Amino acid sequence: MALAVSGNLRQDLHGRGQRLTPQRQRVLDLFERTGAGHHLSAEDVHQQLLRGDSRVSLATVYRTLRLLTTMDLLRQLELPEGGKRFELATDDDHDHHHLICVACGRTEEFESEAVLEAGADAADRFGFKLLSSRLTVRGLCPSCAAIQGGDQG
Amino acid sequence: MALAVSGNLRQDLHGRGQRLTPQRQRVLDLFERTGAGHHLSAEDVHQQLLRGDSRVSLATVYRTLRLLTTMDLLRQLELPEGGKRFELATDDDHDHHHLICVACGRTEEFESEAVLEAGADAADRFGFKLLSSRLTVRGLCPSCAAIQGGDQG
DNA sequence: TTCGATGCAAACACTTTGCATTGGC
DNA sequence: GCCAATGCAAAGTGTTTGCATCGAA
Repeated sequence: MALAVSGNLRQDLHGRGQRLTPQRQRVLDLFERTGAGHHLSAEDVHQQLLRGDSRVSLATVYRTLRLLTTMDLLRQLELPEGGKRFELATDDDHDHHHLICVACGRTEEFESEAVLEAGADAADRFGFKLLSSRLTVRGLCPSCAAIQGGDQG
Repeated sequence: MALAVSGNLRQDLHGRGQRLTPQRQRVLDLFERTGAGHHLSAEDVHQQLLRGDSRVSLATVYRTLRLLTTMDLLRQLELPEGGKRFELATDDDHDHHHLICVACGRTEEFESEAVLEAGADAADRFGFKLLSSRLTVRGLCPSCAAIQGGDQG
């Protein structure tokens, strides 16, 4: 399965002439533990690791995040609220989108064939080679809609 | 038409107890002149205005960008490459998506009923009140695909 | 042992803010 | 004239980088 990524990590790194360090292992571990659907910022990762036994500097977190993204083990999200966030890149990840509550920040995920097709269609129309499609839907979650829905725009 | 926004600007501002200043007018003007499909960063706006006769400080550009976004005259985009960017918020803007070349940064726009429906559907599924849907498609434009397509991953 | 990785702190890019002055209404 | 808006520069965020030390292979 896709989640056995860390098993390949050593080899993947070797292939690029790089080393498997405990820090890298721990960062990837964290993403695997929290699951594919989670969006962690560099700071999140740093904090979470500090709670465990591991001590990884923020700079290394940033470096590792970038490395793992380059290796396609992580994927960088573009959610406006806050800084850059990363998530585990699984194979079925292409058709995985976000629904964000603009009021409380709650984020849900969903999949959609239609979106995948629309993205492919658009890429085709402009002669682009498709890499990924991401739909970001902004709205109000049930609780926040109940509070703000009536009046305040 | 939707582009006659600046005509309402004075009243919109009045409604919020705020003033129509030449700076605000100029920033909005710039977006109207460049057209609805353009994505300008704060720095872009600042530079463009300097080329004209107007001198607006960067701080004011930021403040104005935020104000106009709050007033729904502008909309903030979430394109990862670079800082925040803004574009004119037109009425038909909800179904307006982006195709980005990850190699050269070229950006195309397109519309899609299917995406709009998928977004509405997802919002519905989770009980969210839909505000907007944005599809971001990443890929390689024809030129870049020609260069990188064959080998280099 | 070797050369890449880490940690720290300084450097950076982007954005926000305090305060005196300017100017819309 | 009043109070919001501006401009400047300083202060904040979030992210990257130089360099000496450490450690995986």
